[in-house]
Amino acid sequence: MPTSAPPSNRFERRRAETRQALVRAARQILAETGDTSASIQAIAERADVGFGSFYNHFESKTELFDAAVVDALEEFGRTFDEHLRDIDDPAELVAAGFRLSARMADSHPELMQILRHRGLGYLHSDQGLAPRALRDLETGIASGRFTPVDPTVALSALGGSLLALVELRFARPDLDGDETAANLVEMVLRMLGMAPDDAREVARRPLPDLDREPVHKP
Amino acid sequence: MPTSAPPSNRFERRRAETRQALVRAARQILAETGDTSASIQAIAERADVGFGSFYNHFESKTELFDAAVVDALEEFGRTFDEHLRDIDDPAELVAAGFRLSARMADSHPELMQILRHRGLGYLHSDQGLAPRALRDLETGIASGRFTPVDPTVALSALGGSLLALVELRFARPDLDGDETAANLVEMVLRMLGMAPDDAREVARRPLPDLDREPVHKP
DNA sequence: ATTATCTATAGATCTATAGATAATGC
DNA sequence: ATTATCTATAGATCTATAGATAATGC
Repeated sequence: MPTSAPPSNRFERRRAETRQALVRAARQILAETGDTSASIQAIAERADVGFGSFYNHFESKTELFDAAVVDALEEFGRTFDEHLRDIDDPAELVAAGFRLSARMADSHPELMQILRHRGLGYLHSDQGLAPRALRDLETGIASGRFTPVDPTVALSALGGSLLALVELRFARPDLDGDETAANLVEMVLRMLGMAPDDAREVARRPLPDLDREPVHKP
Repeated sequence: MPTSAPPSNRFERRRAETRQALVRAARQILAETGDTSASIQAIAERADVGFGSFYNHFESKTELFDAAVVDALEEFGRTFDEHLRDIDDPAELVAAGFRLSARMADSHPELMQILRHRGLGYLHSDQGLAPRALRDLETGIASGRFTPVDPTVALSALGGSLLALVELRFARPDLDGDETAANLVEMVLRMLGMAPDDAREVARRPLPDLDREPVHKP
């Protein structure tokens, strides 16, 4: 089931393509410079779209860049769903999420740069990872895997730590990414109340093969 | 001992004032909008400084805004030094730092908004809190108060959590700030390897009176 | 016939600089 | 005499729109 109804006719498809081209250009710019000062003209050129077309889809640059961040967050969430579908243990879900994010800094740099620059404002958004993380937190608390904590505060701590990990991956590409991620995960799991030995073990469990294309459910 | 030599004559003082007026204006803008698209003209006007003067001090807007962030980080660091001077226990230092930051969201909103918008890129900077936090981490590890952790990773986790706390303070002013901060501190101290009971106790110790003007050393 | 895209452009805004003015040092 | 500030402005750039063109629906 696709997120929204697919365009019914060629007209709408064409329109959607133009819009998507603008969003893609905005994503690139966000990832490269992190700021939004590029002119609408430059954005349209990069999207290979007529200048005036911009106004058929967005009223302002702010609106476009917001759409670009949401687009990136949705892709991020989808990637998680695809790769972590088979994991049940909430602790392992948190662990795999952090470790996957560290790897995505290499495999999906544009996406992760956007997260790096804009993620903080979306920590409690209902797009992206926040709802998934909240769900895993609550499952883990209910099952006794995690200590009872205020879910809002815990979500902040998890999100902030994740962003800091992404930042670190980009600022210090010389560090071993997997090792760094595992170390951070160990700390994060202790933060959620797990015993040190437990945290250490879960942080280093074999990961599902993240390179392989995900298998779609029948 | 002042950070840098005070301006020797009226000329230099006047020059420094103009520069500082520009930095102050940039700080306000950063805090209000978080972006840097304001025109140089608008910045100069807000600083109540002739338009052309801008170019006597900065070559570009980027340079000005960078200086503004550094200025804010230095003020943040100074506030910490003043208020937390009497604390020795590294765990209590971390705790007080987080709790102080949460309060500063109310008492120093401009400063903390800048941190919120720009802090992530300075988590490992040698300005601001990073060097102080690193020192406390290493003291704590050496004394056995904290579990041995990779200081770089731990600094990321601490910094990211702190930023998330600041973000939460602004995004959810309805929450009890002190309570939220204490909850987060408890989690953070567990993350550093402290026993849950210990973490809980330290997170709720009485704070030094943060409202009082700090006493300067004789 | 309808609708999105594209091109061209008017008007506004912005940057960077030149030259005049004011303040201070020596 | 020196140096920073301020005012004025040229030239570049940007935004938003109007009108022409092209593609599709019915």
